[in-house]
Amino acid sequence: MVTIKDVAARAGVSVATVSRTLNNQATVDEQLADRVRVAAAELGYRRNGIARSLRLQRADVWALIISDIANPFFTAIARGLEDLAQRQGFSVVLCNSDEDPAKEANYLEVAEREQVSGVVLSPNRIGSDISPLTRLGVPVVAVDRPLRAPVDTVLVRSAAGAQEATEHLLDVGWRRPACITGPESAQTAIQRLAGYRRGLLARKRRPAASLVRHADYRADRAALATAELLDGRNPPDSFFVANSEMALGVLQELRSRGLTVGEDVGLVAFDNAPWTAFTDRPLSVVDQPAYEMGVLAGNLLLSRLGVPLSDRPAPRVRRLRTELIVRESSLHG
Amino acid sequence: MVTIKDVAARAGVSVATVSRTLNNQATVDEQLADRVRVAAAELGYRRNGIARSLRLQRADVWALIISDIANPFFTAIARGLEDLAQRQGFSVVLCNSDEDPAKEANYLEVAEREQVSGVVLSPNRIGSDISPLTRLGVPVVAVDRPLRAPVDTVLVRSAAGAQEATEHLLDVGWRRPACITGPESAQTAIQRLAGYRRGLLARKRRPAASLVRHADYRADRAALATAELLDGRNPPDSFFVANSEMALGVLQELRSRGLTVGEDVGLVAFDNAPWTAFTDRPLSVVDQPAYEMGVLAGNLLLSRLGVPLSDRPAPRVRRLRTELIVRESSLHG
DNA sequence: TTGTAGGCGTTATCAA
DNA sequence: TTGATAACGCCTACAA
Repeated sequence: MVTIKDVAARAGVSVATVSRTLNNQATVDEQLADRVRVAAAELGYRRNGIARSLRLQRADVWALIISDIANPFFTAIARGLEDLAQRQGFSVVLCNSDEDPAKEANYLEVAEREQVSGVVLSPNRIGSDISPLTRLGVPVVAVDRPLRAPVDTVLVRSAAGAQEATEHLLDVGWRRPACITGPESAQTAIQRLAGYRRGLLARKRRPAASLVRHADYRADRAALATAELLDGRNPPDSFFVANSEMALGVLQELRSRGLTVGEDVGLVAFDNAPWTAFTDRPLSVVDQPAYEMGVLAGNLLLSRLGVPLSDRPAPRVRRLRTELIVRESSLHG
Repeated sequence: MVTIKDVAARAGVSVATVSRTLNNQATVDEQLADRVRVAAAELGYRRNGIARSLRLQRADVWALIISDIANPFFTAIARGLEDLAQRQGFSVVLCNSDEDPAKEANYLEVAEREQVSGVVLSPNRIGSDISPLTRLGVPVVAVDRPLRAPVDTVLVRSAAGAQEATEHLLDVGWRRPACITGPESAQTAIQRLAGYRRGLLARKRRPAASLVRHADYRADRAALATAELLDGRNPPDSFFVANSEMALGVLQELRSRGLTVGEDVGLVAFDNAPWTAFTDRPLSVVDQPAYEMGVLAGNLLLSRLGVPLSDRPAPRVRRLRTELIVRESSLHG
C-alpha cells in the first residue's frame, strides 16, 4: 500500500505537506504542491479512508437503512438521497433491514462502528433504538415512518392522500369503496385507513367496518381480502388499496372473477410503481414524492453535520404532499 | 466514546487483556474475562470498527455495487448475497452505480478506501477498472455481466433461456416471433438475441433482421420498437422480449392497438418480476435465479478470503440455468 | 510556509 | 497468563 509517507519521500517533503496538499489547504507553496501531486500520481497513491476516519472520528459516508430494498418506493428514496450526497461529497451505503428488527439493529451497529457521518432510516418499529448513534452525535433522519426518539423526520401526508383518493372514487360515481390497508402495526397503514374514513365522511357516507381489511401490505393477503369483501353481504363496488403490492393481489382476484377495473369495479392504489401505468387498465394511483423525500432527508442530515450537539436545532418533522394521478382504473363504467 | 482503555481501567487489567477477552481468545483467565465483560457492559463499550480495521487492514464488510437498484433482478441478488454474508459474520453495503460509469468508479474507490474485504460487482462495462482492488488482494466477483479482468464470475445462461423461450413460442403455434433485446453494448442483450436466433434455427425458421430490435432495456423504447415491428411489411405474430421493463412497453403498445396477449399475440419476456404474474394475461417469463446468484457470488468471495494471493485458485466462471415459466401470455389463441 | 511529533482505538509481538 | 508497547495511516497542533 502506498502511504503519504511514500509520497513524501518521493516528493522530498514531509508528510504534513503531503497531507495539506491532498486536502487542498491553501498554505502550501504551489511548487511543492505540484511535486506532491506528481509523486502521488506516479506512485498510484490512494488515500486510506480508514486511517483518515480514525483520526477525524468520522467518515464521509452516510448510511441509508431501508426496510425493504425490493420496494420501488424505497429505492426512489435511495436515489434522491444519493444524488444529493454525491453533490456534497458524501457516499451513501445502503443497508437492507428487510423488515427484520434484528437486521436493522445489526446495521445500526455497523453504522456506529464504521463511524458514518449520518444515518437515514426507515424504521421497522417506532421504538427502534438509535440511542447509540445519537449519543455519539451522529444525526439520524427517519423517513416514511416515525420514530419515538426525537429526530428529524420526513413523512408523507398519507391520510390526506388516502382521503383524496377516496373522495375521487365517490366523485366519479362509485358508491361503496372498500379499503384494504396494511398491518395495524404500521403507522402508514393506520394513516391511510384514517384518510379513507375521512374521505367517506366528507362525502356524507358512513364508514363501515365491514368494508375494511388489514392485509399486511402483501399481494396474496390482499387477494384474500378482496375475495372476502366481494363475497360479503353488501359487497363494495370499488377499492382504495394502501400500496401497490396489494393492488397486484386485488387485480388478480378481480380478474379471476371476470371483473374489469375501471368498468365493473373502481380502484385507486397508493404508490406510483413503474408497472402501474402499464396494466390493463392503467391504475389510478396516489403518487408519493419518494425521490424528494430522499433529497429532503439528506438536507436535514446536512443541516446538522458539523454543528455541535449543544446548538443543534430542535427535531423537525416534514410532511410531504402526495399527488393523485387519475388513470383508468378509477373510471366509472 | 468508551474505549478499551476505559474498560481496562474499570476492570483493573491491561488493554491487552480486554482486547483478548473481547475477541474470545482462549488464553484469558475466566475470572479476569468476566470482570472485563462486566466492565464493558457497565460502560456501554462498543468496539470501534475503524480502529480495528486500521490495525487489521480489513473490515468485515462486503460491498455490492449494482448497476440499477430499481431492478428487482439486482435486488434479489442483493438478498442472496446478504443472507449468506450475515451467516458468515459479514455485513453488506449496497452501492448503486445507476448504470453510470463515474458513479461506479466512485464506489469502487470507496470500497478500496474503506478496506472492505470483498466486492461483488455488476459492471457497467466489460472494461470497468478493478485493478486497484485486485492489486490490494481484495477479491472481486462479477455478477450478471462479465469483466475483461480475470475474476470469479456468476452469469446466467441467457442464450439458452432465450432459445428455450423462442422454441416455446414456435412450439405452441406462433409462426413469426420478433425479438426485442437490449443495447448492443450489453453482453446479456447480445446473448439473448443469439439465443433467439438459435431457437428459430432449431425449429427450421430463418432468422430475419427485420424482426429484431435493440431497445435499451427501457419501456418506452420497447413500445416504439413494437409499433415499428407491427407496422412493418411482414409483422410478427409474437414477441420475445429481453427484460421485464421492456415487456411493460410492449404490453402498452399492444393494448393501445386492442391486441390481447396470449390470444392475438404471443409474448415471453426475461425476468420473473413480481408484477408479471398479475398482469392480464399473466406473463410467460424466463426466470433468472437471481437469489442463488447472490449466494454463489458470496461463496466465491468466501473461498478467496484469507487465502494468500499467491495460492488462490484460478478465476472461475459459473453459469446458472434459467427456468421457463409458462403462464398465459404465450398461449396461442 | 514547512516539518516534527503525538495520538485517534485496536491488535499483536515480545517479555515478564 | 498478563502487561507494556509498537504499529496501522492519517491529520494537526506546535515549533521552527
